[in-house]
Parts: sequence; C-alpha cells; structure tokens
Amino acid sequence: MTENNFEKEHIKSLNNLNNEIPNNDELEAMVNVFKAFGDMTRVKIILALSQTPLSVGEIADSLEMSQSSISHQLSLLKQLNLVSSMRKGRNIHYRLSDQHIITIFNQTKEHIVEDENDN
Amino acid sequence: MTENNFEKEHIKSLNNLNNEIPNNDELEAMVNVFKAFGDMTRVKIILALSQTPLSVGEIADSLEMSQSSISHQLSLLKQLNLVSSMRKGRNIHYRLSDQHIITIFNQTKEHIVEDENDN
DNA sequence: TTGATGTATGAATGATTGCTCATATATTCA
DNA sequence: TGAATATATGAGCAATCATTCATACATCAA
Repeated sequence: MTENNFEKEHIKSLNNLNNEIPNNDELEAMVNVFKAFGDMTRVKIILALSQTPLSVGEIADSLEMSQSSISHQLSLLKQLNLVSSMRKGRNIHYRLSDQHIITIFNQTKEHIVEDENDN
Repeated sequence: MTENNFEKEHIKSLNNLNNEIPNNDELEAMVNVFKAFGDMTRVKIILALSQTPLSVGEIADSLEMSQSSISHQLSLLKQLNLVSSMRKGRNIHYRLSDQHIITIFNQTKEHIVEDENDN
C-alpha cells in the first residue's frame, strides 16, 4: 500500500518531467557555457583571468601556447559573455565578466573533492 | 606613481599565475565534468533525474531518444560519479549522486539570466 | 528451458572542435 | 609614412564525440 503510493508519485513525476525542464533557449545557453568550460585551455584562461586582467600575449606566454590559439579561445569566451575586453594601447586586456564563473568552478571542485573521499 | 604601483602588482600577479592554478589531476577532473554538462542530451538526463530516479527506458521515452544512446550517456555520467545506478528487477534505476550538480546548474542559469538583462 | 523485456556494449560514421598556418587589421614610434 | 608590435581571423586538418546498428547479457514469467 505504501509501496503503491511511491509508485503513484513516481508516475506523477514521470508525467511532469517535460514541464519542469527549462525552455530550450535557456537550456542551449547553459550547454554552451558548459561546453566553454569543458576545455583545458579555456579553463586555464579563465583561472588566470580570475587572478588579474591580462593581455592576449600575457596569457599565451603564461600557458605556453600560441597567440592565435589563445585569441581564438578568447573570442569564443567573449561571445558567451564570459570575458570582456578593453584595448589599452597596443594591447587588449581581457577580464572575467562575471563572478558567477568562479563560484561555479568552486562548486565543481567541491564535487570532485568529495568524490575522491568516497572511494 | 600610483599608476606604477598597479603595474608592479600586475607583474607580481603574472609571476604567480602558474602557482595559483590547481594541480593538473583536479583540473582535468573539472574539465571532464564540464564536458559532461556540455551536451544537451546529458543535461536533459540530469535535469530529469533531479526530479526523480528513473530507469533507462523511462528516460529514453521521456526524451524521445533511443535506449542505446541514453544508455551510453548514462554510462559516461556514471563513470564521472555524476549518477549512480541500482537494479530493480528487470530495470535499472539511475539517480543523481550529488546535489552539487543542481547547484552548479542553478548558478549557471543565473549567469545566463543576468546576461540577458544586460543587453 | 524458452520467450519476452530491459539494459549494456563494441564498431562504424558523420559532425564538431581545437590547433596551426598564413595573413589581415590596428596601434605605436621613429 | 614605414617598420615593429599586438591581436584577430579564415581555411585546413587531425582528433574527439554523439548517435546508430547489431548484438550480447541479465532478469522474469510461463
């Protein structure tokens, strides 16, 4: 009988599944942000920028990667409003555009750390 | 002179950049989790599981996708300890293994919503 | 045991993506 | 203006990845 109620609840949840999912545009935006975070180069760029604003060349030197590669990635990050840029003379300084980003990273790190302890 | 101090601080930050970045294993683990979140199918699976535990077939039906595809993705999510599974008779019930996941999703949604308002 | 149902899994494939190379654009300085 | 420096960008390529298809494995019911 109690078992049966669980089952009913479950069916109810099942029918509501599609309603609870965010609208597709928002979902797609989320997926794109996660995609951006799902690459080592971009994560390193973001972590570097979380310390201080940096020029393209500074990032490239720091990560020992080509200027072109970094520039491409910055352009992607900028498109997603994850970073913003500002010209300063010959250089262009990039900075994180949102502190949420670091919060998200920290949450994820926590997930991983807890995980390690579970083994 | 004050301008110069900023510059000095900046150089100092520059030299510390590599020190501040988490160790590579942790970084890689983070990137893998974000990669997992960077796919529409997996995000929908996770959002569905955030409502209630579900069997493979239930997820496949709900998302109108093949059993095989869902099973493949669940296997990936399981490998990353994002979901856990438990056999119940002929079915296998999957559930989220960590509430951090939803927190991360919500943070990301916030980032996106703020973004829309900025325009 | 046999048939039916639910899930997992390996191989193949088309699509996506990160990097490189070459080159264009923008700014400063002499 | 011309040379040097910093950055952006398009095309091409190799690697990665999500799905499908075929099939194997596991459980239940008769």
